[in-house]
Amino acid sequence: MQNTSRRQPDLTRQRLLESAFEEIHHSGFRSASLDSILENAGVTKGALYHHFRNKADLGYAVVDEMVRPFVETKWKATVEGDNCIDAAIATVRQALKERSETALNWGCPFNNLCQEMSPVDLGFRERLTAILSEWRAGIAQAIRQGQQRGYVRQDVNPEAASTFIVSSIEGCIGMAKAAQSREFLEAGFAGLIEYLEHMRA
Amino acid sequence: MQNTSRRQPDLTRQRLLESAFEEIHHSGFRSASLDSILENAGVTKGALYHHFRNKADLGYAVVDEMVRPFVETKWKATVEGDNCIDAAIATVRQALKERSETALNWGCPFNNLCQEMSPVDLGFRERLTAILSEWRAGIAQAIRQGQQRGYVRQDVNPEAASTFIVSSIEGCIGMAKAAQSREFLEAGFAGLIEYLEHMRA
DNA sequence: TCTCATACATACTAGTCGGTATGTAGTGGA
DNA sequence: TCCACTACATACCGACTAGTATGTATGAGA
Repeated sequence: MQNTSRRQPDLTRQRLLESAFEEIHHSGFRSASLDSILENAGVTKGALYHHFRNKADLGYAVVDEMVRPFVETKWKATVEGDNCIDAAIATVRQALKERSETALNWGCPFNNLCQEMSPVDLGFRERLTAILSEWRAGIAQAIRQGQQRGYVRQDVNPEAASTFIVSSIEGCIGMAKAAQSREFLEAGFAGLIEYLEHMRA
Repeated sequence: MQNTSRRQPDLTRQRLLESAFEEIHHSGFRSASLDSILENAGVTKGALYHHFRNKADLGYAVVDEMVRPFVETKWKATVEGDNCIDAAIATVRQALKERSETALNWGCPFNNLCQEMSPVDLGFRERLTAILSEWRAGIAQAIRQGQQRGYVRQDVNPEAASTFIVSSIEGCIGMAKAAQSREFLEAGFAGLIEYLEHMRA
């Protein structure tokens, strides 16, 4: 409303979330420095602890408000198409083109947090597994629909296939990050596309 | 030789490596506490800095002397069998049975380090990508041999397939860790076996 | 215009981190 | 038996960490 105002709590909170998202993406949650987050957000510690109870609370908010939408936008469009296999293959090809050097280097923010925090913090685990479950269920549903419509093989197990697809996507991105190599990502995704083609009726 | 001796530098070093491996497996490298490693190893800081220059040097030694053999023993036996597809499937099934709760919870030590350290530390990256390359090359070679012997389809691209297999193995283990769920691992590995079966001539 | 909760900024604290300086006991060779 | 080097143990250090205590300026409502 009034952007002449010097006090914009919503904007301050958003800046904190974005700065935290980036810092966590680059350094992981535990190695993320609050001082560094504050510096990049251009606010001070007082602002941080006004909006969030502690570091974990900030991390949870990042998962809820940044990571979750990030993941959902990736797969929701794919699943809602006419032919989910066509859409999935197109998405994989698109991801390969779009994926910038920085994204290739720093990996998937969702998977990074899964690997680091799921085993050691219940709050993260609950939030991350919820995102994961929705993702898996969305793909499984799309596969079932494809089987009803006849373009997906009937002997494909939707639960196993969706789990494998999600796992291998994250696996490919993660290993490409490890190797810091676009060729690795291309090779992995080529294998994934092979698998997706193999699902056709 | 003389185990009555109170000074056993090789044993001390080995204890440090084992304790560090476990601590890193559980907490990641950056969150691994040297004090905690020392306590579990039953030695003091003087011993640590006598055997290793710094924390990174200890981490590198863990990769070279603990993680590398760990990874190699997993795939070398598989690749050397008569029929690599049969062997791979058997290995996956075996891994599913053997994988203890702790291993399921803490994930793959190799992948954990890849995800955490490859993007941020050259020393780790070089060592980890070397292990990854060997793994990939080993599987690719086995696939080529399978094609020569006629039990692997000719239209399979060994590079793409080996990359995808490695990536999806780590992806499945990683996502199962995230979900802290054996069912997840079973579903993912079922998808992987499907893919492996699909490679048969 | 006054009030008061909100929205910060600043300064500080206790604890942990990796790393070092120093001392000393064990031990193989001369 | 003595020396010199190895293999530690102990005590300590500065840097950095998340978190807190306190002060204050803003701005909406009465």
